[in-house]
Amino acid sequence: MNPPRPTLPERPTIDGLEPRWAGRWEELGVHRFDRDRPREDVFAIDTPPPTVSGSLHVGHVFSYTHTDVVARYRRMRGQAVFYPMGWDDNGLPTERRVQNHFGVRCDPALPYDPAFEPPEKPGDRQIPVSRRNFIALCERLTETDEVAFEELWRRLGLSVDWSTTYRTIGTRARAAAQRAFLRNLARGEAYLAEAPTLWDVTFRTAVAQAELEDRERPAAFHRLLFTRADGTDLEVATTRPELLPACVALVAHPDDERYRDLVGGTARTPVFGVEVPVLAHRAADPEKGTGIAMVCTFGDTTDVLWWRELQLPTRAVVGRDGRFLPEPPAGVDPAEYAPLAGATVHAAREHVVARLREAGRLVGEPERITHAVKFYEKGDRPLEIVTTRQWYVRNGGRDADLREALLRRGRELDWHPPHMRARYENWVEGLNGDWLVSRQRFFGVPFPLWYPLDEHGEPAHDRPIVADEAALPVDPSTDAPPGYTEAQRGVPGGFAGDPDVMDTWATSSLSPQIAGGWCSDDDLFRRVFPFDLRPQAHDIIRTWLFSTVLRAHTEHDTLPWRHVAISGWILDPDRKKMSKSKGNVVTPMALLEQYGSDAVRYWAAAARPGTDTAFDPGQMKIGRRLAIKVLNASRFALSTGAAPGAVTAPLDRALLAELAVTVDAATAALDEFDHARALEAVERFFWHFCDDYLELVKARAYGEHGDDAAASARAGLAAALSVLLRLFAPVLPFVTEEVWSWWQDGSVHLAPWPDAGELRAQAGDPDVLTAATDVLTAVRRAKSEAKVSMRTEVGKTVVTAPPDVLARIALAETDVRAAGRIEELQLREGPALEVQVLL
RNA sequence: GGGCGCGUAGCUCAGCGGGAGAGCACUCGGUUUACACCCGAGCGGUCGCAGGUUCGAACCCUGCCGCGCCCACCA
Repeated sequence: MNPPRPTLPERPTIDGLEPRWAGRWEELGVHRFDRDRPREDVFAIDTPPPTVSGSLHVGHVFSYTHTDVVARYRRMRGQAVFYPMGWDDNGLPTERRVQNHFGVRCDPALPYDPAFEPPEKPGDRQIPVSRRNFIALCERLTETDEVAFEELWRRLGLSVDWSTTYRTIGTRARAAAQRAFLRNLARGEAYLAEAPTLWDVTFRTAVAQAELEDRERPAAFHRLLFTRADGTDLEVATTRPELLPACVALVAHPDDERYRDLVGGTARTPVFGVEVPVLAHRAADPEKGTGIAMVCTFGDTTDVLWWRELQLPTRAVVGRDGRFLPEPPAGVDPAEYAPLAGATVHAAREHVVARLREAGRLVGEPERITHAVKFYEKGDRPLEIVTTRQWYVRNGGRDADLREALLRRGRELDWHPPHMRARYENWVEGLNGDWLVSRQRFFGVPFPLWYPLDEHGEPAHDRPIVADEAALPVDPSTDAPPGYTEAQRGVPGGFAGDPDVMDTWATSSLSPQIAGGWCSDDDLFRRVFPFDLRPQAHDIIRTWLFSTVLRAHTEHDTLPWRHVAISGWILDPDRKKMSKSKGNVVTPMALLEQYGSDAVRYWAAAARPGTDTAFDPGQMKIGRRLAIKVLNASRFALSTGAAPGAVTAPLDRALLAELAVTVDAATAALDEFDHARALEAVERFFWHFCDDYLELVKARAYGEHGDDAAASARAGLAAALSVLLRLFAPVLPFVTEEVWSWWQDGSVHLAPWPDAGELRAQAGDPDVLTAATDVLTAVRRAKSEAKVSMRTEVGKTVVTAPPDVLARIALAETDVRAAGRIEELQLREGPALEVQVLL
């Protein structure tokens, strides 16, 4: 009985597959998470939420494809894959975008206006709105961005369950961030402190260690003359002469002979005439400048160290706006300070240097240098250090036990590739303080806190009023705290809301909890948490990865996930990180349209995990060629009447043996998250299948050598094709699904992952195929050298080989003769394989 | 200054103790009824340099050179 022949397209094409199959997958719920499955059957992915106020570039396509390959593989392995998508619409980028788009600005002091509607066109002046109104506008705008993102992801073929999405500014995320903070607070892990803080003067907010980056900037060493107690000059070098009025001490190394006599005494600052102590500290470097440093409050983090350890007074001069404070610090000559009041740092420097020169207290000319200066990663002016009150969360930066525990978590986690763990350890070991989580911004998750006001209307910061967990999320700028009414806001004896918002990572660090339904869907949470996989890029190990580990460690006493897969970056052909501007020139959608999604996925999947990779359209062309080849080869195999059955011919059984090896290799690689190695193995086999096996069995499958011989070939083709399509399915979801639909029921993406054991049950000696291929290759070479067509008939071919090889060739003789168009094949014993083609 | 990774064919990269590989590019050939978005064949490399271990090293060890990244320092 012959099974019905599948309907095969006349000229198959990969164009247009994406919308058709993406739509079908959604209709059929192919990617739907089955939440009834027990935890051990679940594979949960903590998908990175892309920033929706930016645009997606090829780097996103690259790394999200890696994750999708894993998701599809796990699904075929029979696991219930929890693969949600988050949108990161929280933070500064969205704040700026919403301001510009609607012409508004957030003023947390304003009351919520439920009737507020933004103007149709943004006006010249930004309209101030309450935080709650601002968040509503953000949600509205980002919704449209998210539609465009989703469309791209669907076209790329991400097998996300689109019924499980979340937003980092959404209600669940705000509630989770606030709940986690309140629990940090309750356990003593969060605390409020007034301390010197790295401060961005443009955004007027504190920033955390994790958000810093160094930039090389021009600067100049100025050599200043202080006056010793005995009236003689003391030369001190500084790159920040404008901070002279903030000088609180001079510091030299305890072993530095030059200053030993000075230590313990005092010196007087030039121009401003302040007497400051001269002290010794090991952090002073005798090699730098003149070996004695001017300590200011605060020029850099070393100043903070000295200020703290030597218990120095504070003479602050730079304000939160980056300008000099209106009043001089204690002890500073008011007349000399007066011209500095309100000045920018730059103007103040010019003025102070001019005064030093006039006073004869500047030695020579400033020496130009370049040195690294700390910047907020999103900022464009150097950070200042100002004293402010901030919330901190303990992260091991000041606590050896916690640090050690977090290092242990890092070792407990499975890193792919393994060397990326070093980044984590490097970071944890280098932490120099707790996590500063408060930001003096408007848009973000507010602290769920209020402070009681005393009879003078002053807030009692040491007695915060916390929100009820059941009421979360709250906005203390518009909600009244428990036990108070809105009328008591801002009045003596009443309350004031905490004005700050949390660091964006304070929300993002909870992505598994947010996506997994922590405290909102306990049943779901039990089935997915801790997650199995966190995919992410290496540049945010210190932020996202670290803070997520920290949060899970303190809240759940566990890792947030078992594995982390670190993806590389996409580099320009000139080996620089692909910049956004360049990335936008080639939009991901245009690439998908030009080459096809499978082809672009191929390019991504072919890159080694964790390796920075060149943007290479050449690889996409190869991927496109592969996808088309899958169509054509499948159509051809099926056109012969390929159908399941007994595989009996030695050549066909050899193919299955090789295929089993390929299945093992692909499976092992994917178990290790190595999509590239898996793809390489499958691809190599596939081209061998097309170039050699298909050519060898073509005639037999057509029935030219009898029905029994044909049946084995057709069975071999069907078995091989079925396995190949499934092996390719995670990387090439569209073309494999298309071919699958020609002859199989259901989705290839829900078909079981191939089983090497089943193949081996029908497999034979793989060397039969190798031997047959070797002879065929030799015949082709002969024809090439003779510059004749491959169809040229060969009268006689003499194969010399050891007996075992001859025996294998004999088992495939019919196929070898047909493929090589050889009339007569003579087999002779000899030491090594040699093929003589008599044309 | 500390750490991690990488230097293999013109290009992009795989291989990481026993035959130096793939794709692209290049050359030559082929109107092959699965595929011209094709097929076949070929050319091309003292595996960064120098030592060492080993019967044997692209692969292990040491040092050096170059590139990239992370962290630290920032008078």
